[in-house]
Amino acid sequence: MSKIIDQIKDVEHALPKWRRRPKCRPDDILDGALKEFCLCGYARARIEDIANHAGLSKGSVYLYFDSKEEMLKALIRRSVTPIALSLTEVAGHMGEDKEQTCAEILRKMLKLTATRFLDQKTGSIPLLIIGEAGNFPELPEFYRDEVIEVSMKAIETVIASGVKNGEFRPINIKLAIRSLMSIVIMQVIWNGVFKRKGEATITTDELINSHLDLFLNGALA
Amino acid sequence: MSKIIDQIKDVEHALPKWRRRPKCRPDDILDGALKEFCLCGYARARIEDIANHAGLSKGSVYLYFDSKEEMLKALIRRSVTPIALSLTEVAGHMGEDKEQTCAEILRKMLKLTATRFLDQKTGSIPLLIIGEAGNFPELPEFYRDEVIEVSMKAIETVIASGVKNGEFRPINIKLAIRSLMSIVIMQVIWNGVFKRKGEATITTDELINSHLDLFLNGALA
DNA sequence: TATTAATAAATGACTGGTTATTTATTAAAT
DNA sequence: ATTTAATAAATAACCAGTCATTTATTAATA
Repeated sequence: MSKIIDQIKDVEHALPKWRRRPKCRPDDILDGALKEFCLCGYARARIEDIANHAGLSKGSVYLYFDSKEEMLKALIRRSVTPIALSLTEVAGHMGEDKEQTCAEILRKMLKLTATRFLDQKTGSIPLLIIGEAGNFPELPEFYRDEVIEVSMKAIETVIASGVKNGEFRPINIKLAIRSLMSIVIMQVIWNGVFKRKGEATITTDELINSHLDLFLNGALA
Repeated sequence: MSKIIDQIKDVEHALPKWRRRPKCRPDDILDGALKEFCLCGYARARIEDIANHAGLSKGSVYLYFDSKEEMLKALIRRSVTPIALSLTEVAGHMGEDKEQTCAEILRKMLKLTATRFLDQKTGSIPLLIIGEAGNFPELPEFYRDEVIEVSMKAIETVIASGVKNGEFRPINIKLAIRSLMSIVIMQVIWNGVFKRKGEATITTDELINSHLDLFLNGALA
């Protein structure tokens, strides 16, 4: 008996009860939060489980975030910044290569957006927002300002210039943007909600190329 | 003082504490549930509030539904039935009018679907499913079988016959369906999540006509 | 028709479990 | 020795689901 106790004491002595991890915390916690939020939804996700993902106890989470709600907001904010950045970057590069058709720029933008959202991590953010829109109306509000409006503006510029230079016929630009972008949303929802596991995934390239082909050339013979 | 008490007693005597409403209950309760689920999400919605919407007390709800989860499932089931019915009906009528182009049949189907989902009540069902997919994987499963697969099959038939008779060029039908239907999902999410109140709503006709115009004729000049 | 018994509908106080957040305390690091 | 990071345990609120009780309605009986 005393042998066993000694062993336990040894182990206790060997492994410190916890270690200090000063740099990383908030980001690790958000990773855990994303996992749990996606798995059970915001309301059912337990702080303790989130904490465990990051190798912490429940209480420690509160050293980094004031509340569960703040965690959700921080999570959204973190995912938004790189998207907004990369889109404005593409918009900035537009017009550099005079040879490039507007159609090709659109393809580039669509693929960029699709790639971002159809990778599992970013793609679950819109789903989260959709699910929590009722409880936290600031989330869609914020997302719309920071992501949707920005991307729509960027695409609008491209389509408008295509219409002006005669590459596109005179279409309703606002509506065309919707028709163009809708495929990304559809696919995010398909992959995240309806796709059965094991079922073959349509590749982003296939999807976007087909959609753009239809968008540009139409289905009529 | 006694006057007031008398008045209260009168009122108490005049109005029975509750009334019997034998026929309607389950459906009224589901209406309340839909309202509350949309407002706060499934997890936060309180049975008591749902009951109050239907003019009942919490306990009475359990005379009609075994649990909160059963309510959610019943709600989804109720919304699914009429959709499946109307779609199979349209599919059944197909080919009656030989003069009708496939494009026009597609327009009719898209408008039917869009109208159903863009009326507030039905439109919130997919949003609910998206939000609760993590907790209740049976919901998307069920919805996919009963609504999505059925509608896709119906549309597939039309497009395929259009390709066969030369009205459409040889396109990838599975992908074309996605491109075609995506606009409805996009709009459901836009209206239910991102649209600011007071903001002008795009009419279903505008949306579908524009989308079909692009789908059929393309954007190129 | 009036009275009374039986049944159906509805209630609301209560229980038990769950979990976000707070606090007192302990251990690591410097 | 002091500061910082972390913990574990306590607190407090919340809410689904139960159940003993009450009230309305209906039917049977006199």
